[in-house]
Amino acid sequence: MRWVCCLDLDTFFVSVERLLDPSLEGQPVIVGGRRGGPGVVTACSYEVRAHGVRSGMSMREASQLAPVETVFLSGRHGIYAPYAQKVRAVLERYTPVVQAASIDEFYLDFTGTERLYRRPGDHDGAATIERTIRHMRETIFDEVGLPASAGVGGSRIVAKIASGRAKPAGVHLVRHGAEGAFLRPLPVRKFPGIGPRAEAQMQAEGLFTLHELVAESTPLARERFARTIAVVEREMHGQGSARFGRERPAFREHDPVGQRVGSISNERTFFAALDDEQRVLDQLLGLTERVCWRARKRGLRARTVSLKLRTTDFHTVQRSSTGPATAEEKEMLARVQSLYRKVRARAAGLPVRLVGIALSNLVDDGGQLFLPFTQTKRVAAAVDAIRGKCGYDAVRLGAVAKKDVTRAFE
DNA sequence: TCTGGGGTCCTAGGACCC
DNA sequence: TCTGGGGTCCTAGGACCC
Repeated sequence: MRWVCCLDLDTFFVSVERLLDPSLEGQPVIVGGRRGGPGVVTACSYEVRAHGVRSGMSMREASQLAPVETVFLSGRHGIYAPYAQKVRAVLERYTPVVQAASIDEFYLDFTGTERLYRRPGDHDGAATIERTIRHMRETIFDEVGLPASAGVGGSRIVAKIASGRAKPAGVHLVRHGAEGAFLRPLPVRKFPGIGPRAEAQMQAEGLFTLHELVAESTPLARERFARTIAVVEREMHGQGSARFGRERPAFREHDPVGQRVGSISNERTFFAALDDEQRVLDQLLGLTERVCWRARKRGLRARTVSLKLRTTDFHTVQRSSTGPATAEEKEMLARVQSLYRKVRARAAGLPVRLVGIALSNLVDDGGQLFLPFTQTKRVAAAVDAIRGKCGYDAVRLGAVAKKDVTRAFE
């Protein structure tokens, strides 16, 4: 019998903040920024959810819904990951097959473990598995102090959906053979892979539940959503995938040198859109510097660099170029500047709302020593060394501070 | 729904090679 | 010189997830 568990840490960032400041316990808390400020809600406690606040909601809207006593926190980078790692260590005591899907979400394979503890009468092992997972959830709370919910089923997707049903601080198990009954009444949006776009299209066809999607689609709609319908039907018949593929590298416990990550990107949205070309170029320099540094830190170089630009009308243009692998700002910036000319030719005139730089097609540095032959490289090596010790913001390149892109690397 | 920031994955067309 | 098909890489855009 296949048994997959999806374990989700409840309101993760809020829960960690509460561990660090117990006076927040029981208080309405929003992590994401100050009241009325820019940005969106990253995480929020159940006390504010009761008032309609949701993660992803703009801070402005959340500020209106949240009660006056709500505590707003900006969120502190880097303090959360160690707690996720402690949780992982607990999970690995229960089963060797643990995969992080994000900072606060794990998949575990319990297949076969029920045989170790099964008692008479528990034919499919479900009761044993459920007892084990309840125990695991309590251990996480006792040892790390974080509340978690767990969904259990025969496939990853069923386990994932069940974990939503288990919240807060519960366990929900879907027995083998019960998948159809579990899934049919759910709104289509609950199914992973059906986002706001697909949901709207389905609703326009009068399809609101998963049952309606698979059983009441017109031939045209069936064709349109064919892929999704096929996946949903497989899950309903208990034929969903329980395969544990490659773990997403970004969430691996260790990020060893040379480990291939899919891409490295940084972007910035301006709340007052930029209409000054020079200021856009300044931002591109800053972002290029940042992604190159992140790549070097991981011992990676990129063959592809992409530039994304969004104007105030929300039109987004993206251009990319592929060439020899590099992680050096000077080489990268030359490519970024030529991409910028291409983008500008497409989206001219309107003020700029967002710019971003992404590196992809990443290749291992081959353990090459970075030999600082030239003056430029010696400066770069020194900058990297300081950042390695003190963090990225400890150093800024002179030209960024002076707003002079063309002289950045002289 | 008036929209951050970091990612992944999919599709589709074109270039190029064999 | 023309024709074909398959494989692979690159590019652009979009949907989705946390």
